[in-house]
Amino acid sequence: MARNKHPEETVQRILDVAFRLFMEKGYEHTSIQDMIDHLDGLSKGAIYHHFKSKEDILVAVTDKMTEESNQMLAVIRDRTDLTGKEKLKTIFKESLCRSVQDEIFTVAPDFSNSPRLLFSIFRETVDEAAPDYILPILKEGIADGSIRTEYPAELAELILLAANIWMNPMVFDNSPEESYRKFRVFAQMMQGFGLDVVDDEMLGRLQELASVYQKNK
Amino acid sequence: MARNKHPEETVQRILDVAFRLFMEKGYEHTSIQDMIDHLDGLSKGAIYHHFKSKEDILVAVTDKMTEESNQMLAVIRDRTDLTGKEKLKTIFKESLCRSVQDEIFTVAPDFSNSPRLLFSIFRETVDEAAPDYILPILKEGIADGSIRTEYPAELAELILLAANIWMNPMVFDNSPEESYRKFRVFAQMMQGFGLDVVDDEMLGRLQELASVYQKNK
DNA sequence: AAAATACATACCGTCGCGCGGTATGGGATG
DNA sequence: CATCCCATACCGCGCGACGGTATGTATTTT
Repeated sequence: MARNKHPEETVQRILDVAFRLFMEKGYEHTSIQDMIDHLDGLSKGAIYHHFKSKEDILVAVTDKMTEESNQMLAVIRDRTDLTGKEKLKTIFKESLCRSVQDEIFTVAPDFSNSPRLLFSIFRETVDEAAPDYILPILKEGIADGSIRTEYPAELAELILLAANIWMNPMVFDNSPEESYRKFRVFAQMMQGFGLDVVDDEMLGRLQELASVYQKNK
Repeated sequence: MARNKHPEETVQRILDVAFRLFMEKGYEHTSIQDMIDHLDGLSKGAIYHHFKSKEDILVAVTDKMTEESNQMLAVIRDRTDLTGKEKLKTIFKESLCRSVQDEIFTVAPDFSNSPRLLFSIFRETVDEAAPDYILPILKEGIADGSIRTEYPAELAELILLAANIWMNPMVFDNSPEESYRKFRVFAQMMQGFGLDVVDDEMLGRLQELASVYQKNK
């Protein structure tokens, strides 16, 4: 294939194919050759020109997966018209809305095939999302009196792990009923921390989300 | 090497070596050849005679890792002199005691190198331990009135994931202080579910455990 | 024109794993 | 007790695929 004047398009194509294959077959069961076969004449050398390793591709893929969500978190975090607790509530409401129409649900992903991919999300949640987005909000909530906790950093981790991993229908392929029950337990947990951030409208949306996902399977 | 009269000893030797290597270098960075090199003349064919794949060895290793712990859970589950809530409390107390002297802490394990190993523990927790041990206890607690929850299956999952994964110092290499704070948050979560199963004695033990682990690093 | 970049091609070492073969045990038979 | 027989513990070579690299070449940029 001839040299491309816009190499970032090539990078994008590689990432798109990698994302799809990782989702369909799992990271460990996707070979570089698999990607090449889906990249219409692109060669192994090309891939290794843009990425230094297969793992490097995984990192790029997960970054892309979370970047959109992280942007939303950043926007809410930086608003000045809400208390800490209200920000938390807004986040969970937004997450539910977005998930319904998320592209992620169109590829029938299966994390249970891909320990590496799950692990990558796992670490992103713990190392980036929790300290960068949830922790500042908890701290703000402590300052403005809307949240009370002694250990905000650990609480941020626990909340986000429960939300991003445990309640993630891609990780556990839950039935709609199961998702609903998990969300109720999650809501109860939050309430136990003095964070009543879940209302009936959100429960309704959840049921909608669960059934959409079920249809795509 | 001559034929062994007791092949289960050979299997045991393979599992011991595999366990050590998985812990030290991670599953994906341990090759069959690595195992052979540590098995004093045993051959590749021998390994594949006893195990049908490398992954099969991983499963056997994790089974062995959790078998001891699961036995303890079964004993407590089947006692008749305790209410459901008391059983839960006993479990957490026992876990802390055992961890201190656990062999696992003598090999400087690093789960962060081994997504496959972590994933294996993860699924064991969700698919086996939670429904087989914690769920019956929660149900019993509901029956005897010591526990109140609408969704015991989901609660069992959440509790055990928090305990086995999030608070596991092998997964997150926490400082003693971090472990302590996580445990406090965990205790608060449990209390939010009406499960006050943590007392001061356990907090003391936790600090002991954390410092032991730190020393071995 | 020179340098940098975007690819292609050919190749390397290692991996998981299967397979044909060998040696050794123990139960059945006499 | 001796012999036979076969299940099985084990050996070790080799296959195909894998992740990754070295080098060459064409095209763009400076």
